[in-house]
Amino acid sequence: MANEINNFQEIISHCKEYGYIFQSSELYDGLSAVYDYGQMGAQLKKNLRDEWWKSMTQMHDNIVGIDAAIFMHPTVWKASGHVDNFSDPMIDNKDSNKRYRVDHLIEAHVATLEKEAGEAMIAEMDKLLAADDLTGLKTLIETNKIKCNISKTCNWTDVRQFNLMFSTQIGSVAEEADTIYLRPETAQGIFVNFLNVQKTGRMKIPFGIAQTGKAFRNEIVARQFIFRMREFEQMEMQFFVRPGTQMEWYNYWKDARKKWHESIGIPAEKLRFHDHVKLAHYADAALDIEFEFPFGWKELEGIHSRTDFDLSQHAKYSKKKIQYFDNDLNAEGKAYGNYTPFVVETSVGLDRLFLTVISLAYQEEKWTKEDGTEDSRVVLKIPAKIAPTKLAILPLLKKDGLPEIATELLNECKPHFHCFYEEKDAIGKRYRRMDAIGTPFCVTIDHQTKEDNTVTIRYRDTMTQERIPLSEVKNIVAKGCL
RNA sequence: GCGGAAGUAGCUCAUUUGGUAGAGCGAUAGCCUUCCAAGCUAUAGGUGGCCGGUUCGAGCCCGGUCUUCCGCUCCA
Repeated sequence: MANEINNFQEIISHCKEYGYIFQSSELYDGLSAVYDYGQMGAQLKKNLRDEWWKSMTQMHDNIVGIDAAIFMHPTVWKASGHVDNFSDPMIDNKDSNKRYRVDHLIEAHVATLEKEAGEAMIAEMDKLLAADDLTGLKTLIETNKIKCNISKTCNWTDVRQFNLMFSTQIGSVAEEADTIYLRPETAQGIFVNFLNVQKTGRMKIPFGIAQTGKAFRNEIVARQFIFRMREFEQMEMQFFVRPGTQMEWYNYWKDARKKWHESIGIPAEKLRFHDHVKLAHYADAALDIEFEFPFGWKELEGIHSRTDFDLSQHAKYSKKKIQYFDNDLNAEGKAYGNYTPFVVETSVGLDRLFLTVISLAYQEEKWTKEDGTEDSRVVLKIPAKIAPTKLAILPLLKKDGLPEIATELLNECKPHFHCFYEEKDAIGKRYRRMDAIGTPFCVTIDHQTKEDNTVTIRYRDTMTQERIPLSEVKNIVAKGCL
């Protein structure tokens, strides 16, 4: 385990050293739990996003993609339950340093009381919670001598409100402005556009709406590199189904999503399902697809059966009918008619997927050369199809007309995939540099190329090389990246 | 948020009771080189995380702060 943590440190260092990930605002000492993607990282992230987008929209006739704004009407977050559930008064015990949600603390105490006294206290608490009376809540805790379970003392801090949503104002004059939130999840942008997409796209149930985009959560503690950030990117697909068929689709997406992760090179044994025991207020079934990160098994993607909760809530708050008319016939030969569709959600953290790919790819290799000396390299074995740079074109020498041939090849290839050109330094050093950034293919132009139009292609993962026709380079690399 | 540890060049580290910072690797430019970090030459990079205090003098001592890591805590 200690080894794995060290390895995680090395992955983080490597990400910085080779332009994958930088800490945000590093010039100013950084901003906690916020990271920037560098020149390599941005490309890898884009490739992952593109793969997902393609698998969802292009590969499914009944899934379309949208791009909703980060800002949304404030009522959206009341309807979704985020205003109520994403904001909890918390209190810390100064002796044990244990933090409690105020309502949980009081409810636990109430469980020890007589029924009548308990109900009175709950009523009092609800009143204070509704009024956002934090001082009153503290008084309630202190006058009833509610103790911490660990320290058995009543030495409490003030009650503080932790709102997990970031807020800002629309409009330039603060007093006149409405408080709006930066979305804590992208899903709501899909739900509020359900009717727009269904009608304009003439979508028939079952169908899905996919979206990628930033979401924001003001985590109390955000750590573990890019695993938990305050600003992060989600890739979500909400699949709308006929009520009663949700479990069927839930199981379908559960398998489909796991297979997708395997298709981008994540080994099956590094993935597992974790069923939620305690379900969120909107769900009738939920599970995580977990990956074995360097710091343990953690959620990579969530599959949730969200029932009709979201659409119903938005219908209620907007006072608009959000329904679907289903002309298909049921067992009795009648149309299913009007109903509020049920939703099965798949939601991947793109940053977590990035971390998954990088932690699998990072490898340190050591071996003994033929002359008996030790050699080593650090290599990112990123699957070719998502690697940021696909091909490095390397003239063996920067003279004798070799750069000219190489440049010609570069011009032929670069409309088709991302290439890197380098004529500096010894060939071995250039190979090592390409290993470090994860370029799967290197092609070297040498003097023999001038005689018979062949080049050496060198494979990153095996370090083996072979002679291929110059004219075949583009096709071979393109095929290798499928 | 609490407790512990750390922060010196892009990276890994030196500077061992306080006397205005060095190396290796890397980078850049050139020379030389026919396939896995070769060699030679030159160059660039640090107001020692930041702010303040003690001192004739602080990378080193003290306080604060920011960031990171570890353990708790939190994660609808």
